[in-house]
Amino acid sequence: MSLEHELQLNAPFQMKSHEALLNVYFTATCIKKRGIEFLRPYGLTDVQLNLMMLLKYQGRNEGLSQARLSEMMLVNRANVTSLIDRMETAGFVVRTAEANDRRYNIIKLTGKGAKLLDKVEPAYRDEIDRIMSPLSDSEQTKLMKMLETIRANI
Amino acid sequence: MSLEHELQLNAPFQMKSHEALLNVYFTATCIKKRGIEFLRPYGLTDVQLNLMMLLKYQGRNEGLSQARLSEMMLVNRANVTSLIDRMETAGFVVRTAEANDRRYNIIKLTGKGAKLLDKVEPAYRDEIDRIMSPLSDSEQTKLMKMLETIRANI
DNA sequence: AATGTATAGTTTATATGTATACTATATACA
DNA sequence: TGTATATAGTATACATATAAACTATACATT
Repeated sequence: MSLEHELQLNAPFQMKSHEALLNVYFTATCIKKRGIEFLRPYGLTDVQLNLMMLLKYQGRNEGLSQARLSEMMLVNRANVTSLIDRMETAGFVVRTAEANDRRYNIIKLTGKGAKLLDKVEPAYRDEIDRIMSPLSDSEQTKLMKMLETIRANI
Repeated sequence: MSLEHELQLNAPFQMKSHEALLNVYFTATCIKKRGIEFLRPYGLTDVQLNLMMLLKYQGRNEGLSQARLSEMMLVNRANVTSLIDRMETAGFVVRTAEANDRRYNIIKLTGKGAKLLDKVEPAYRDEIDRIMSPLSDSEQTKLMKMLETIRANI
C-alpha cells in the first residue's frame, strides 16, 4: 500500500523524490518498531541487540572500544557512554582496560550477555528472514544497490 | 559502497536478508542526519519541518489535531505534546480550540511559521531531488514498491 | 624533555521516541 | 438519566540521539 494511503493523507506528495525518500524513512521506522516489539520479551532493545551482535561478530574475543562501536552504529561517541552504562548495569557487557592505551575502554560480552544473545539471535534472524522473504535474493540485491547509490550521494 | 565496507566491518554479514534490512535502516539514518544538518541554519529540525509541511499540505487552513499529526508521523500521541510545546515556544505553531469537541487541540501554522516554511521548503525540495537524482523515475518507483512490500509484511 | 595536537571517554543540556497512567470530554446505551 | 466506554491531550519515567565542553592519555616534533 502506498505511503499516501497508509498514512491516510488527503493530499498527494508534491514530488516523487520526496515520496521515495519518505518511503525509505518510514520503512526504517516500521522495521525499528517491529524490532523493539520483538525484543521486549527478552528485556532487550534493538539498539542493545545490535551492539551485542557487533561484539560477537566484529569483536570476537578481543572486544571493541566505545569509539569503534560508535562508528559501526553511526552514532556519536557520547551516546555509547550511556548505552554501555545501562548494559553494564543490566549485566550484559563489561568495560575492561586496554593495557597498551589507557584512553580506551574495551567492551566485552559477559557470560550472561553471550548466553542471552545465543537464545535471542536465532529467533531474531528468523524474523528478519520472514520480513524480507517477499523479496527474492536478486530483488534484495537490487534494493541494496539502490540504497547504496542514495547513500553515496548524501 | 557496501555497508560492510562503509562501516569497515572485519566480518561479513551472516545473512543477505539481515544485510538488506540494515541497508534500509542505515540509509534512513544517513537521510535523517543530512536533513538535520541541512535544516540547522534555519533553526529547524527534520521532525519540525515534517510537521510544518503536514500542516501546510494536509491541514490546509483548518489545521490538524495532535492525534492526527501523531498518526501521520508514526509517533505516539505523547510525543506530539512536547513537540508542539517546543514549536509553540518558538512561535512556529499555535494550539487553537476546536469548538465542537473540547478534547481537541487544533494546531495551526503561525504567520512566522508559514513564512519560514516558504523560505526553507524550496531549498529542502532541491536537496531531496539532488539526493534521489542518481535513481531514475522508474527506479524510484521500483524502490517504493519494494519498500511497500516489506512494510506490508511487518 | 617540553609542548602542541589528536584521540577516548564523560558530562551536560536538549530533542525525540516509548509505555503507562492520569484528567477531561464525548458518546452509546440500558 | 445515569453509566460504561472511547478518545484527546498531558505527565512521568525512561531509552536513545545530538553538540559542546571537559579530562585523561598518547604521540609527534622541535
